[in-house]
Amino acid sequence: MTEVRAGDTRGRILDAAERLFMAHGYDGTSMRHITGEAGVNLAAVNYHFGSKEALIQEVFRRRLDWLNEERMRALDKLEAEAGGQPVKPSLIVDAFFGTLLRMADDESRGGMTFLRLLGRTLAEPSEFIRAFLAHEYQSVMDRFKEALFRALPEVPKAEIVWRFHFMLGATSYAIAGTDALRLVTDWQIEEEDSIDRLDRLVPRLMSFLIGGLRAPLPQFPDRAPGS
Amino acid sequence: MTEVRAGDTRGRILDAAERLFMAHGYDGTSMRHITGEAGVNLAAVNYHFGSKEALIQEVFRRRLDWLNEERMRALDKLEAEAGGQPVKPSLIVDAFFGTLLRMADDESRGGMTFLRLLGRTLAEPSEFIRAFLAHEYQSVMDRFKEALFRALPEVPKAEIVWRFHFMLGATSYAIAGTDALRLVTDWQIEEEDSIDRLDRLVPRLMSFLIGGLRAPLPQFPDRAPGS
DNA sequence: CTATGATTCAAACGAACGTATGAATCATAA
DNA sequence: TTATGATTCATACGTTCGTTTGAATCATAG
Repeated sequence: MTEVRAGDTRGRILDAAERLFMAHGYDGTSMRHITGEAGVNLAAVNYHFGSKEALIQEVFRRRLDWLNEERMRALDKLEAEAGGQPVKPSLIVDAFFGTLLRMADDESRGGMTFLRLLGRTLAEPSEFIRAFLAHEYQSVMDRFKEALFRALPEVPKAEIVWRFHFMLGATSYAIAGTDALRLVTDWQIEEEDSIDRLDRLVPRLMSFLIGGLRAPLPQFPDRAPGS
Repeated sequence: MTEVRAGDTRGRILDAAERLFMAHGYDGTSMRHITGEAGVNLAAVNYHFGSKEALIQEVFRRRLDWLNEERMRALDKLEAEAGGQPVKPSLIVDAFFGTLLRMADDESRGGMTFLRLLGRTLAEPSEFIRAFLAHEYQSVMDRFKEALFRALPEVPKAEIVWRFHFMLGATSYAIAGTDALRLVTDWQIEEEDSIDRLDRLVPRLMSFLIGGLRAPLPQFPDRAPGS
């Protein structure tokens, strides 16, 4: 029987790192785990990437560069079709979150593993990772924010930014893991509704997001209500 | 000038651990960080709590025992007032998420620090922490799930469970940090809308959650659509 | 073939980790 | 005051961490 075929060391490391960072987090994953799982020498990570920090940045870049270009293309298309008119909010949400969620079906782009990694990382404490993501993909966020401002001219911008934030959170949790869902359910839910049914998760999440985005505006109580 | 007053070592450790786990995560926080910040001896954690794992469990238990009892009390009160009739969904959501969010104002119960710790932990990878939370507070989740089932008899239970999950995610993100919000905004938002204005965050999030919970049910596409 | 640069390898580095130990110190009660 | 149990202390243990090193191996071009 053939040993673990060598092939491309770089790619093997990225695949193993993606899977292990997803399962155990950045701090919880050691270089020895990664190189062991990848079947390569311990020194290979530092040789090919320089450091552990540079490695996880490359793990993200490999997937996010494509994702965010795809998001931009989707929004370009929507705005071209609208021909100057504002784009429907639900279509903007789909261009952003739908494009992300549809990566789950594409194993060649990381599939569910990468989605769960991303979901967890956005809430993870490691400072430099979030800083990296925030800096690297700022322009995409700005594009979509502006599109939502135009699509919902009657809604205060601050409200839209907050709701964008809430949508990110709901999406991250939805993809971050089955484990968190166990907190809510005993899995009495019939099997056909399991987490694996991504074709059902996407419409479910989309309905929720649009419902939240279009909810009636909140009533703020007075700061110091009369006695 | 007086040295760091001794007082209650146990409490000092719990306070420091809560703050540091929030800022740097479980794996990213060392015993030496904690004891240093608390101004106690390194061995004090193992003496008072036994281990690092037991410490973080106590950090959570100290806050969550009260929170979940409070949630139960709120739901008890709502169901008593309804007198057999189903309780309004928005009131159930407030009993669960509102009770949580209002902890932010109560420094004696951990305030914003604990909320951010909780939000991050629910998405964090460390297996045993999530397992601990899921086991410890299962009964509360079940109570609220059942209440929502009764409040929304026309909505399939699977849909309600998913939307509960989405609401948890949106809430966690909302409280998990200002940093994640930076991903969305440049803080062009006027200062009075800053993250610190919790009195505004709560109604904002509540509107979003109710909007998502009550959104139209999703339409599932056929599994293999005709060509 | 040989030469050269890229890659892989085993081994080791110092630092930081969680935990354990036994003596010193404290508070309290007889 | 002395005795006793609780707590704090400095220190060290054994592991694991990310990274580095220099030799061995590989692929390719002359």
